[in-house]
Amino acid sequence: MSSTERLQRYLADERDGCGDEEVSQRLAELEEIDTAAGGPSLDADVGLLSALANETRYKIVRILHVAGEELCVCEFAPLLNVSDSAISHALSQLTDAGLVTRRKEGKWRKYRATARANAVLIALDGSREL
Amino acid sequence: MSSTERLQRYLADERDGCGDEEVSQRLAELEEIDTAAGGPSLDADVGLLSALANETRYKIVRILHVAGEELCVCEFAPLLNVSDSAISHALSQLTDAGLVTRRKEGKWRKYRATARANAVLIALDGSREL
DNA sequence: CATTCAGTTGAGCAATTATTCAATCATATT
DNA sequence: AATATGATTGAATAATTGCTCAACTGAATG
Repeated sequence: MSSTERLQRYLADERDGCGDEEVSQRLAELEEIDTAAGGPSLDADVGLLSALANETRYKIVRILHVAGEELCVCEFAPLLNVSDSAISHALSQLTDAGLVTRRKEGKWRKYRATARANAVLIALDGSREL
Repeated sequence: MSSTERLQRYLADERDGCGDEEVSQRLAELEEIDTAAGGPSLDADVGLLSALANETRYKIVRILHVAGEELCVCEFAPLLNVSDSAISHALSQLTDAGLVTRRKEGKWRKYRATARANAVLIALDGSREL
């Protein structure tokens, strides 16, 4: 079945006309919507969301957001019951996604939430009881 | 190794005092941050983010956001190259996560983005070039 | 310069996820 | 009632993910 036959029946149902013309017009509208929806930032956005979609990583970002300052890796460890290695993997993925930044200070590494991370968390908080 | 020994060395490095007292005070601060970070909405938030962290589902929500109106399942199909079944699974997960709402109209089902979905997408857009 | 410590990296494995196929439900039509 | 259509559901499977362990890097310190 062509992908548009069902759409054709739908439009015939909803609207009065059922001509091919109206179908292809609606299809063009949908393509336009799709193009506007799927820009080049789609992959990066899904990457960012994937980075946040895990309890360990989400907690790290939340902790940094609440702390409002940079924290040392050694300060996360007591709060997350996973291995140091898991924490390091999590921090790398968050860094790649643009959610945290890293800074060296002697033998310690300090991480901070980015403006983007804060913006997303604030949106989540603000929309919770909409 | 106790989880706090490294923290103790860190604090001794950063600050002047290195007493047990200062360590346990910082630990208490961190626990407080952790509590503030990890409220009951943590699971729901991770669920919401997981629902968005997939190209098919993200595109559906984006399309609904851009469209600004409810769309029929049959209108997604031409834009997403996955099976109808996959689209239906995606829509169910998005509904469970509170990102879209469903409405029956005859034999057609129409979906709409929720206010929360729109808020998150707007935050992503607005924070892109921070 | 050998050792220690903080953190990272990669391999491996268990658990989860994304998709499809087939069957089913629900609504409309004949 | 029987059939057709839109959509959903569940099972099966391939792909991805999250974690740990062990080995490693880089920086400080004896």
